[in-house]
Amino acid sequence: MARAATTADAFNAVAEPRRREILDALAHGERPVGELVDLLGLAQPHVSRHLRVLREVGAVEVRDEGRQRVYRLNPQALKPIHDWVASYQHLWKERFDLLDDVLEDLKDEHLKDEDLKQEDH
Amino acid sequence: MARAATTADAFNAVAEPRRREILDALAHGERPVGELVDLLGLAQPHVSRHLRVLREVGAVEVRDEGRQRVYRLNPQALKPIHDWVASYQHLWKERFDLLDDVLEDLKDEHLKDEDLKQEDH
DNA sequence: TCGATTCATATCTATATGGGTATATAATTT
DNA sequence: AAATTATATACCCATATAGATATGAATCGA
Repeated sequence: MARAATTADAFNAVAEPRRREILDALAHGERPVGELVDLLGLAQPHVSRHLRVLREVGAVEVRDEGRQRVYRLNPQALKPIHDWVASYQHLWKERFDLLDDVLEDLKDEHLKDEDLKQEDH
Repeated sequence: MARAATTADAFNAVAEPRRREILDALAHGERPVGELVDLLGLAQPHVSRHLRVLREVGAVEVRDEGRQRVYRLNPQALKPIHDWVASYQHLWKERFDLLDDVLEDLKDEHLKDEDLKQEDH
């Protein structure tokens, strides 16, 4: 048997760095394919294929807008990855560092929310 | 170009479900190959190959003990994955749920630590 | 209506995979 | 030393990839 399909689940889809770049780009807001092509510096067919993989695992969704296809992130699809790796987090953190980091995370979340409030789209 | 090697980074190594099972098994303590073979129900050569991939990305380490090779987890190798998905966490969580989950996580960590204290190896 | 723009799909190629099986290597026991 | 145990590696195979390129489909502007 060969390797599992990239569309098998989010783990496989996200193993490709280019697809993580796409998700990172969409984290700041939805974008049409052309913008992603410019951002990644990849050929348009490649971006479309990566988007297809991400769509099949539910990591992105599309919307037709004229002749453009506007992609947006669906972050829930990444939750299984987070849940799995989070169970290891305590193993690389000391007990007391953990509390510190949690508090720092909370602060970060707070700052991110502030950013979002100031964002235009 | 073909898909990136499974040994390219932790993302690719961990995309294979069997290798996640191995890591999950090692999370409870180090184990010789034979035990992993029994646990996974895979042929021994396959387990050895999966372990090789995990070793090449630094996710596990080995120790010789007589004619056995005892593998142990190196959780730090998973940190890049955690760091990446964690930046998306706030996108699928509501503000107030977040605090709840963090507190629950802390409780879970506490329970896990209790378990570890009672473990023999 | 025709050309231009935006995106998706089809086809080709080289490559690495995971499973199966056989064998090599190393340590232990008899 | 020979047999046994524990693990790693070598080889074969079918498959799916990512990139390259060409083309198809849909929408818009003139």
